[in-house]
Amino acid sequence: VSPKLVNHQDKKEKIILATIDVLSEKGSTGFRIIDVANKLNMGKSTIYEYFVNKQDLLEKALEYYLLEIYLPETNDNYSFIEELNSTIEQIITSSEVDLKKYLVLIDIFYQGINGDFSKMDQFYQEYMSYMIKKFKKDQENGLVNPSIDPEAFVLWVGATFDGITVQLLVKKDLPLIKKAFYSFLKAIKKYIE
Amino acid sequence: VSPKLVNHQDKKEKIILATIDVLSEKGSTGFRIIDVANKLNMGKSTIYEYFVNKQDLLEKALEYYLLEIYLPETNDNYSFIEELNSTIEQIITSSEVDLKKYLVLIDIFYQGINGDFSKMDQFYQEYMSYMIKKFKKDQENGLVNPSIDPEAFVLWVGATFDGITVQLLVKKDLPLIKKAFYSFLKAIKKYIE
Amino acid sequence: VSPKLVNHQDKKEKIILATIDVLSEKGSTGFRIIDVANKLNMGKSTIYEYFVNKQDLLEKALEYYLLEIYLPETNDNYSFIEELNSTIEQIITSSEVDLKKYLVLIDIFYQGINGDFSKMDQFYQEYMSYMIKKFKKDQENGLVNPSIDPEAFVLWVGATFDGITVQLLVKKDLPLIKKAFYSFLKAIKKYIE
Amino acid sequence: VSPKLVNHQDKKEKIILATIDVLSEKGSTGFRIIDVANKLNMGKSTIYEYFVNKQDLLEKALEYYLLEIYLPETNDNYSFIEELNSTIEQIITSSEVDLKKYLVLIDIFYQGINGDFSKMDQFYQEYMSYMIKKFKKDQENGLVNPSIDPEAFVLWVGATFDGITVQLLVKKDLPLIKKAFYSFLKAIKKYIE
DNA sequence: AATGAATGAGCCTTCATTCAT
DNA sequence: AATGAATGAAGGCTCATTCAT
Repeated sequence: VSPKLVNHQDKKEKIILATIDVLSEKGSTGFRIIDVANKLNMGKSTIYEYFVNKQDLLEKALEYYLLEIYLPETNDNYSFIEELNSTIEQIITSSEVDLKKYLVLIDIFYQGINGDFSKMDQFYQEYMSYMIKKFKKDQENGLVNPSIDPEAFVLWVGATFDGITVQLLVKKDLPLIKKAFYSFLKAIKKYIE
Repeated sequence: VSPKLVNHQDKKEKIILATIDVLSEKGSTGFRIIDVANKLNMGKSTIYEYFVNKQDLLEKALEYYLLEIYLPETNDNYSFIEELNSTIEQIITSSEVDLKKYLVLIDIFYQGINGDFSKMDQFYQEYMSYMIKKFKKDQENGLVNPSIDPEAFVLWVGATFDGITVQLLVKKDLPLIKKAFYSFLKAIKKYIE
Repeated sequence: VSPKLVNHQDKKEKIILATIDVLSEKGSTGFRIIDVANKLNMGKSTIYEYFVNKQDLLEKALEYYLLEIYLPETNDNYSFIEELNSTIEQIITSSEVDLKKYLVLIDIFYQGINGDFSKMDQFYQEYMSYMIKKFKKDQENGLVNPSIDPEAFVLWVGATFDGITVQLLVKKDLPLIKKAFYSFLKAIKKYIE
Repeated sequence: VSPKLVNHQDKKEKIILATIDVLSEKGSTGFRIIDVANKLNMGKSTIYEYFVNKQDLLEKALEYYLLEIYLPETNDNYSFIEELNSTIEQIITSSEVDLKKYLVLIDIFYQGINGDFSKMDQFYQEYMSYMIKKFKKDQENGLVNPSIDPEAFVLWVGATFDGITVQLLVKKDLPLIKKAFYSFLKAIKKYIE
């Protein structure tokens, strides 16, 4: 790999990070190429050296976001409930700045549902599979109630996560969100034991 | 003596319904006044006789949607868990066409979070209050566990609803969604008893 | 003349007066048919019963303005200088409301020069002829210096009137305008004696 | 390394000159961005690279016009009457093409009076101050009658200039306008001696 | 005669994208 | 590789005008 290529990759990443910034500020509706360029003090035509068009830039940025920023590192040693706990802790302790970053999630859903970000489904699927597998292992290990349907259970638990995260973005009432998360956890624990 | 008279309110409603149609097809990003006009076989300037501008039309349409289409009729005789049941039943038995309508919800969230539909918060708040009050009454009547914090509980339950509905729109796997809803209901029941 | 026709004429006049009102408020650039209709609490299509189109309405209104409101009654008994005096007196003693009316003059010039009000030239010509004839009579009567070229003199005197009137509309410094008029009159008197 | 470089100021000036051209042909009412673009064989969006909007372009053009084209260079060595002479000479010897340019003056007045060109007042004021100062100096030097009120006098003399210029635009009778100017000059000279 | 209702024509403005340097 | 400069395409909105009642 030549140093030029590394630079190229670096620049691409910088543009993507600026794109995520703009998305979290203006959303994908208000998103403009020029805003990204301005944020990086570069001409907007330069962006076209790295991405074929706006759609391409958005897709790459959302993909990057999911991989690098949003998706928690998976940990095979954790049980299902431990992983939930860890994720919740991570969300709850987010700083103001990090919270703003979650706004991009809305755009991911929005673009995904409208068919403009086809990878969303794939990512979501992968994460679900991971959690389902984990839950099944817990069932095998006798940690959780074996009569629970893993697919159905993981789906609504994931949905609750999405829903509460959105609430976190709408209201900024962090204490209430915390209590909601704990109430949710308690219900889960009671259900799966 | 009297010129052509049209029921102003009726026409407004027709335009709003067409707007909701367009929103469910293209989302608010791709929304164009001309699409609404075409759908109604009218000139686009006619729209401006009934709404001051695009923003106004969108707001009025989303508001109408929430009031008339989405919000289930509240029923004071229902207990909290009965109301949940009823709402779920309503969602699950939706036809394909009705499902498409739920896509507008995404736009409502999207616009709401981005501050372009300020009424969303108000609607959400009202609905939450209604459910919280109901839950408290159930607590007083000894139907549900009195140690549960109503605000926190209702928040995450509502979030789960939002999340599952989104999943319904993304995957079209209705049987799975049904199972998820039932799994969710079971967990709730176990938690609140 | 049937009573109907009289009513028709009355209404036409009402529309014209409203038009002049709107012109004095918004100028001809900002002039809209709807403003006239609103001022009279009538539908805008009604105006098309009395005038073939916007251009027609404007022309008729400007013509009316010149004939009824702006042009001072001519008085054959007055000498040239007496007529000047009288006109100045009339302008200077105008109330605030009357002053606003003079703003229409700007539109008359504007439309006239741009060829959209062809009658302006004719009116101007007539007034000039009247003043030139008067000046010549004064010369014959030995009241004023016979070596002065009447056409040239009347042209610039008229121009001065126009110019000062415009100044009156721009600055609202009536005392200064008064002094200017008197200074102008003194110069005229000295010149023609 | 360096992309196409255009002198930004030069281009801006070219656009302004084309704007003045269009204004002298159509007036500000009929003024359209596309006319300017066509005259320069450029796309209309290019204009927006140099001016924020139509209003901005108009303002800048009128300002440029006053500064570069209309306002005569002031000359401190000239007496008041010499300056008048010089200005008149300049107007009278204007070619057909130059005359057309004066049509923009009408728009300046029109826009100024309607409050759409606020700089007009400032320009007018400055020019008046300059002439008043000059006149006062002449009074101190014993060249002109010291009993004349400079403010009042300069106001009506300026107004006469404006008025005659307008006449020059309406009638194209240059010989008559010349005679009018000379008649005016004679009157001034007699008055101030 | 009066006017609600509808609309086509037209202009302003934005923005993604291309191109020449 | 980087980017000033240019622009086509598209959509929002206004307003004069027409038409049916």
